[in-house]
Amino acid sequence: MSVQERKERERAGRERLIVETARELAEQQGWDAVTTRRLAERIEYSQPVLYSHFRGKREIIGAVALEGATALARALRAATADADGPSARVATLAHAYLDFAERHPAVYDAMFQLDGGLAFAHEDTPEPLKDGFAALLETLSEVAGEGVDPGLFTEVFWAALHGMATLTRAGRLPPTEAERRLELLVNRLAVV
Amino acid sequence: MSVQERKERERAGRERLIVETARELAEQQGWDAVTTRRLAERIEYSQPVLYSHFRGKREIIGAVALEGATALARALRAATADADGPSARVATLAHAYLDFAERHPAVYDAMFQLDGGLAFAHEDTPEPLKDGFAALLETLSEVAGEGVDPGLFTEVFWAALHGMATLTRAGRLPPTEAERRLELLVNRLAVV
DNA sequence: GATTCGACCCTAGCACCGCTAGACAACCGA
DNA sequence: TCGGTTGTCTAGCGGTGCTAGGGTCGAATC
Repeated sequence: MSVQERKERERAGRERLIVETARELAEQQGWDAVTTRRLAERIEYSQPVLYSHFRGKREIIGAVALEGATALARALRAATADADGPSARVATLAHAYLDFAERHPAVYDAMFQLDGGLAFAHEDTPEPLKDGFAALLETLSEVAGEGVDPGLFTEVFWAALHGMATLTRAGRLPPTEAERRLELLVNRLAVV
Repeated sequence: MSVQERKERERAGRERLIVETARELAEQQGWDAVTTRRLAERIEYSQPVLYSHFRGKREIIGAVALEGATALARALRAATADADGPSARVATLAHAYLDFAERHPAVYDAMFQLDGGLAFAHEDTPEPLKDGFAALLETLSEVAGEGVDPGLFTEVFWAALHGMATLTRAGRLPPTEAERRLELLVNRLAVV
């Protein structure tokens, strides 16, 4: 059985290589540059190899998105860990979220802008996505306020962050006032 | 000069036809279905004709976006016109915005999701886009609150609406609770 | 009214895209 | 050593956005 195990190991390694390479290429040159031909060339295999791991380009994007969701959740928890008090935690959380979107635009796009064929808000939502939402929920449920469903509050807060992230990056909002916008959002939405 | 004028009229008419057809096609079958070939076939001209009006597909999307911005501004103003009091106006505005995004997803995408090659938040921002923002500003500046820049407040409110619109349509937020989310957002953000 | 000329549009084709069929080679188990 | 499976590659399909170049038709001129 050792032979088969080795093959599976190699396969898994190559799959990670594909996803990692796709992410790198997207971060360097944008998702438009991530074509199956270029991706295949970078991993030093032919195109059809990609299709033995993923159904198509969409699934590759989805894999990057899942990886990104895990990273986002980790970043959010790391940021809020050493903040004292609910108020500071929320502000830090919001900062960390927008930071992530700004620093990893390609990954953020894979998660929320592009079609990665992922299910959301269903029972069959992949675990990393649920965990990303959970990371938001942990901090935000502290400041949802009386009689307000923490889940609902998190959704609203998240939507606002997402809107700011995307509109800013698309050049729809001037980046200069990002700090003040964030402050206003947190002050108004969070009940401390 | 009459000949030349007639030609210009015909040209302008054909340009409107292109934009209108692109929008219809996008609304019917999504933007993926809007290819230069299909578009050319629908307007009963050959592909290169498109390029005598627009630099490329991106500019056609941009034209749909501009048309959409005008329509959105009109919709927002019409909705808020017969609402009594700042509070009701804000709620109505928010409803109208999300309604527009839901009823005209293709146009909304052209404006805010796709690359239409349009400038935003600059001096050279096209007039319809500025007017769309102005339509939001008119109602929202009433509820910005003391010492808060109305423009900044509008940006934050808009971002939240945009986030809710896109996340809902992308299946990231369950549409069932949209009403309650909107209520929460308005109650928290607007100062009455 | 004939002729010249220029504006306009179409055919054909470029390079690239995502994806796949089928040939071929390499490796495993007997 | 050999048969068969497994895996990879070459080649190509239909599609994309976009463009070069030829041909046609109508307008302006003689």
